Amino acid sequence: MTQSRPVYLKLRDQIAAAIIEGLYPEGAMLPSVRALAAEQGANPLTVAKAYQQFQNDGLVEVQRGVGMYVVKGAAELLRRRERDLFLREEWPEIRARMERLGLKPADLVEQS
Amino acid sequence: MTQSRPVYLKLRDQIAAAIIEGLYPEGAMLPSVRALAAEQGANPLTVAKAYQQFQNDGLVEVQRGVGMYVVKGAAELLRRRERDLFLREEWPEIRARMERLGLKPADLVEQS
DNA sequence: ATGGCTGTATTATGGCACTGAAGCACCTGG
DNA sequence: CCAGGTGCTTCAGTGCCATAATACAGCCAT
Repeated sequence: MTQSRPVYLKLRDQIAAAIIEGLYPEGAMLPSVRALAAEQGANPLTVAKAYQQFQNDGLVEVQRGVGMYVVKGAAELLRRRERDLFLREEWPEIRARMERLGLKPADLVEQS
Repeated sequence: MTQSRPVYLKLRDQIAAAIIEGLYPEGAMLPSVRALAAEQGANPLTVAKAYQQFQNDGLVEVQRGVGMYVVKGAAELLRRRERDLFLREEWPEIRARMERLGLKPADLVEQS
């Protein structure tokens, strides 16, 4: 009934947002899989799955037995990548939907 | 890897969009479960599941043995409902995300 | 009445995503 | 060395989604 996005995707977005916002600066160590799992009430594996994608994209460096570190330039890279994805994949659909609903982007600019 | 939203949800959105846009005017008969299933390459049951929600919301009238018809005022009702949902649930998140990515709504208003 | 179209219910099955628990492999500090 | 922290692998369980095959129930034109 409720949308219920997968947990690992929520975490992924959340982590990405944190990196972009500089909450995890370049060179900083990310929270350990277990620590973040405990904090979020999730399974360590689920957190690992969320981290996985950042490794694949080369945005974090893994030091086995030590931790995962934010690569230099990760924030800017991530921002650029997300921005492109947003403009290319999501915005057109959102735009079409708003039009269908009779909402103009200009009307929403002034919202709180 | 790919998002792969459930088929029945895709159908639901697609039908809702069609109703709002007047492709299925008030009083018109919706495509039969089997017909839409064949057209979309889906299972009749899956289509039925998509239709189900519209029945529950009283947006379509079922005439068993005949077909399903769009109720009067369904389009406006649907538009209003979707609009509220959009403004309350989705827009704030989209807005936050755009801000995080360094995108201003005003910049996108002029897009094609 | 009958055939053909509607929606609906039932049951079973396969697939896949998500989550969980336990254990392995690795590094660091004492 | 070893105890504690890392990430990572494996096995298994659960639930949702989609499909399939049948059968049932209602309406209508022929």
